[in-house]
Amino acid sequence: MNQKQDGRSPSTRERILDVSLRLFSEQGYDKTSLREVAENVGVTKAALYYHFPSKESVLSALLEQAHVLGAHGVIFFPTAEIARDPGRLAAFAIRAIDTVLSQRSVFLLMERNRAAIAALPLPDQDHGDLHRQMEERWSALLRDSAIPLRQRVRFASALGAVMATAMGSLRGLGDAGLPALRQELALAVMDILEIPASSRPPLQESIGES
Amino acid sequence: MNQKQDGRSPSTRERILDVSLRLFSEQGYDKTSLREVAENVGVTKAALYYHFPSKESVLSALLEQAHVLGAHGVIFFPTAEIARDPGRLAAFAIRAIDTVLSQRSVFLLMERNRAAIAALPLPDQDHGDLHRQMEERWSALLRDSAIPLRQRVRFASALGAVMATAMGSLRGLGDAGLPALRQELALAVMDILEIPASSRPPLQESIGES
DNA sequence: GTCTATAACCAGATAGAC
DNA sequence: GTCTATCTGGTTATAGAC
Repeated sequence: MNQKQDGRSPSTRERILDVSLRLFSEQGYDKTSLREVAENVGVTKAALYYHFPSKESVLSALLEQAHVLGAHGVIFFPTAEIARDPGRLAAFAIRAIDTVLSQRSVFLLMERNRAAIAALPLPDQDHGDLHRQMEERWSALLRDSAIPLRQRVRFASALGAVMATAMGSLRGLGDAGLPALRQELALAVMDILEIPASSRPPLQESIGES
Repeated sequence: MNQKQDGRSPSTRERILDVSLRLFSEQGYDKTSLREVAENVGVTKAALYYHFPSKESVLSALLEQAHVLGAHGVIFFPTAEIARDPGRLAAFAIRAIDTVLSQRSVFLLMERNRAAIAALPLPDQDHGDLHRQMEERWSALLRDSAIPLRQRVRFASALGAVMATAMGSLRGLGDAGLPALRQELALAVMDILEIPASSRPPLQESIGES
């Protein structure tokens, strides 16, 4: 479940992240105590503090991990330039869909704990924090009045569609299998973004993860 | 801001709800203490407990209020039957858009505090709880394998699009004015749901609220 | 690298006076 | 309807032994 797969069995740190991801998603970040995490990992509360300096840092680590693993943290930074070119926009959208679907357990965590994540302290000066960078890029794009309102609404809608469908895949929508879901989602997003047939990329490729 | 507008100035109960809505949305439900709410209202913590039996009941009250005000709590219950008829589906979608946009401050609260809301105890046996009923209806629709996957993905996408756009309207997307935003969103949703031109309703009507 | 023990704190909630 | 005062319990986090 957690990456870094050598043959080795997962380190304590990795097990903490796995358990945290599960509990934070199921019960919510705030309602999950470190004592509870520790019990499920099979260590004591204090042991957690050896691996992470604070509860918040566990949440941060989960977000970072997902963004780094998900296509190297680059594909989530849409720009106005990309948005102007239907072909590039379509390719961007497909990559975003694959990233969200393959990392959907972490995106579920994100969607269910937006408030807690927003309240996260900034990690010591502009270092890292891919998550916030990504949010700011999207925000800038949506408020960029140089882009026609119609297109901005389409961007927001596409993002919402991807997130909602990926979340649905964890609650019953996914019964038909991930590849089929991916295919239908990609088509829906192409419609939302009004990508002309000539600019639509072929849809092969595969997906992984939990 | 809070409904029930006779000429009267808002009751303490109403002011508690207004302040809670603001703070819960800005900082998150779990990170907002009742002491903080009380201070902003201008009363003491204990006074809150006269009006509400618990912190959770404040959150519940906010959700109920929105669903009741928003088109009488009915329009959010999509059924497989409605989904089969393009005309009815389109009309349903438009009403949903208007409800979410007019109550968007509460929907922001919902989106940012999904975990806390999911953890809310059920209000004493099947009474009320429009919020959970609505979530279950949507969930049932998305997992209903009698409906083609393609259409279910479209439903999920449409819902996501409406929510994302409404949230965007509170963060810069709304600069062009709500009516224009509503118009573009409605068009996008018609595309997502693949409503044929002949079944698309005309788009007049207006919006209100904060 | 993991433990025991405990510090320090603050939350939600209640009792009862006014 | 609002207050003061207090209780109870759980939380993050730390110090220091092993």
